[in-house]
Amino acid sequence: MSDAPPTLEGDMTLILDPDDPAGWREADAPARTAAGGGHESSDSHLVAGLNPQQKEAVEYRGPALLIVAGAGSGKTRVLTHRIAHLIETREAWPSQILAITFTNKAAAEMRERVQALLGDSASGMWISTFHSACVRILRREAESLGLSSTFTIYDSADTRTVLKRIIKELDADTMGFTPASAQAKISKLKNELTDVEAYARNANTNDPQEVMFLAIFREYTRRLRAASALDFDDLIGETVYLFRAFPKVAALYQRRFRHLLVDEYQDTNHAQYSLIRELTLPVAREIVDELDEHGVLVRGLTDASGQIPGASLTVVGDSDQSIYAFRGADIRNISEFERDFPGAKVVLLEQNYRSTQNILSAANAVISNNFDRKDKKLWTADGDGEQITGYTGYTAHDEAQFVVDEIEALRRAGVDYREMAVFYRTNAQTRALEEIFVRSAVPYRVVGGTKFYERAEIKDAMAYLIAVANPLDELALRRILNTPKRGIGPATETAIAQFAEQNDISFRQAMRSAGELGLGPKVTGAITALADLLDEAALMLVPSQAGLDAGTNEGAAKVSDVLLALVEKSGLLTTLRNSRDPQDETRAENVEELVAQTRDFDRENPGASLVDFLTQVSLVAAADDLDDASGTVSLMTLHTAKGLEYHAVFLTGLEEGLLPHQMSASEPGGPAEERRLFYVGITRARKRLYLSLAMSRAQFGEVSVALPSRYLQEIPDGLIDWKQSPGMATSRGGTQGRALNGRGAGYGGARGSDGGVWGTRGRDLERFSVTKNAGAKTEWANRVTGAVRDNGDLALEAGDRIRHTDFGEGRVTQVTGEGTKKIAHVNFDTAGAKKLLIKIAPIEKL
DNA sequence: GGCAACCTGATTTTT
DNA sequence: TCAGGTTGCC
Repeated sequence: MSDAPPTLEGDMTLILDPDDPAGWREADAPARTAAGGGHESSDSHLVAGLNPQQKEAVEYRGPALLIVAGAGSGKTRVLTHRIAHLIETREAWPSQILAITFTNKAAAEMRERVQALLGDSASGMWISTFHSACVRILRREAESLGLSSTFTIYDSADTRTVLKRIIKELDADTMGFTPASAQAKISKLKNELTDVEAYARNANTNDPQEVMFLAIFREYTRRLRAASALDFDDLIGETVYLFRAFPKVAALYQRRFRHLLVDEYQDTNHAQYSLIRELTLPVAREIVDELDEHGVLVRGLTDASGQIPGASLTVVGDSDQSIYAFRGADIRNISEFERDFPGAKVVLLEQNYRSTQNILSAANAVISNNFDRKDKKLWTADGDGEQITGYTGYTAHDEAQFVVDEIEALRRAGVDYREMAVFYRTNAQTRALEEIFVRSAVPYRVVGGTKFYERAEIKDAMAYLIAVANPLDELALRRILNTPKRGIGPATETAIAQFAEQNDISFRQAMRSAGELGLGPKVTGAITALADLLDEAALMLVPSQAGLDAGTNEGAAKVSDVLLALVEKSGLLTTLRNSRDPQDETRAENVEELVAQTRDFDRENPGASLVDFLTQVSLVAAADDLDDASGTVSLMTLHTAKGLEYHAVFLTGLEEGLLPHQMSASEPGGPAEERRLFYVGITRARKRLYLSLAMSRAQFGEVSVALPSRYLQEIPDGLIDWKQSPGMATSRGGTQGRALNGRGAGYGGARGSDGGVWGTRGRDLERFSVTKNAGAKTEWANRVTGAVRDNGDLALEAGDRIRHTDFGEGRVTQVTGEGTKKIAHVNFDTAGAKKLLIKIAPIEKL
């Protein structure tokens, strides 16, 4: 890390930066700070239609504002209107606004909405996530930190790989260290802004565990630095460090951003909190003078004492929706806001514009069980709406079938698929759901989960790009060294790494010296060829002379050109195409899809660099790839669901051990956080809410019995209409239930009494009496997997009678679709109308 | 160095 | 259940 303070010359780029708007330079126009601005348009369209609290939140002016926004209370509306209001009243230039959101999708939406309110004058605002904003700052100021401005961003998988190697080399696994445990601990420390040196100062050197951890932490830090790489947590931490170590750099941003707005404030961690504090600090008079001398614009921003006052801060949040404590989020950031920022104004938004009163009453009832919270009750003027629907399945598949049946019923009633979502606690729960969705031919989409960019072949292709953008990145180089196979094995890899270490050169440079390693000619040739390929690709990115003169990227190859050249010349694509492994066909298609994505990127971001592309990819969030336009049902975790809303919401897997998750039981505050998670899920629903669980669930190949989630009992009886309550599900079967569960303790017994919703309320057990008996149990699991089944070209047409293993007999009314996607519309005698994917449905023609 | 067969151990949520 | 690691053979 460089100790030299940054020069103001370098800082000038901040002003001349092409993506800084014209408005930025006009900052020396007459002051339009809070004191000066007139509110000539206070009853403008920007506050019309807002309730009194929302209006107050839009119009309040002062150093600090906390908007406590209950779920569905219109906080995005308030935030966007507040930003628009600041700009329209000429109290701020767009460039003086920094708005932080949780996901890129939320940022994009906020930008769009502000733009819709203001038109063109909205450009130049920074609306982004914490991570994106920090990357932007860090790339600009990389030099101060001794980093390359093309630094790589390591995701958790990358971090894990590095730690795995370190742990192996240090033999730390014998002491019980795993990559995951070390990663969690390092992340936690970084979120607290504790770097290696700070940790070393307080470490107990008598504790061998701690000594070993310190060694791991130190080596990890060293390697990232050598590779010019930062992990997710560094992005925030290093920015805070940058501001603290280089006050003049900090001053540039403090001066620039006059209004900071932070969404989802309850989920900020200590590092993010510190970043906000740094950005809202006043700029001291001495620095103001110095900035002024260097031509950095300060006029109009100083107060009577010659200081530039701290930026005004607006935070929006809801402590009841704090669900990221496991990631270091500190609820105190919001609960102690008023103490942190004395004189802060607090506005409470309780009126809900999203859900029916029944849904809100359930949410209120559940969350009121968390003690130690400010009482807050959501209400709506829109009426009770329908009852909540409850269902207890015998297995996860039963539960999934219920979900799909209800989805189909909603669809028939005119609700679009895209207006429905299914939530669950853990990603593993998608399996059973997906099987039933596929079988029933209901279009769905899993949001998040195993992401495109996490696929091995995509990471391989990306590693080529990274190796070109950041030649110091050893991790990327080692990943592609023998991918595709070039005969460079682990022994050779280690030899190169050691050579680099001994000669204090980078891995990439060591590759250039392959001839000195005493390797065979074939291996040496392969290494040199790879190095050549990477060099060539790097050359493609250098702008032509004309471009250089104009200070543009003109003449430089596009990202897609470079990627295509890399995957073709390296043999990555051809190897996949020629492979006899059938899965490689899909992998080749994925790589081609990546090339297509870079083409889109090039088209949508003319002039953007390779590093821009890599940054964008590194920072995509699960929710970002939500495509509103697709007509599919969305499946996602409860965490991903935060901030979204749907006409109909299905909360599945409401069982002890799953929600609350067993892992949370031992954590302080765990069960309360799980309750908030449930609360978040409930409040996503506008009109219809479905709560479901399964009596037994397969885990690790074993079937285990489940108890209903404790949170279900916190919802008042009258609000839920149980199609099949937990009590009903057990009472069905003395012997049967027991056999089903495999293990003794029945559920009704564990529950105690038979009363209330847990008791029997007969209805709708038909379906189960047909198919559910102890003997059929094992068969059921196999049948449902469907993977082995292939009806191929079973010819069906309207009028045919068929038998389905679950639904019994029925008559085909219509056949739609082509080839493998052929769908039979069937009217079952007892189970009603269903749509089935012919190829895999468990059906036979009669 | 590559590959197939076996074994084991893990499973929360994510920018 | 399954992905990832290890072992042993070519």
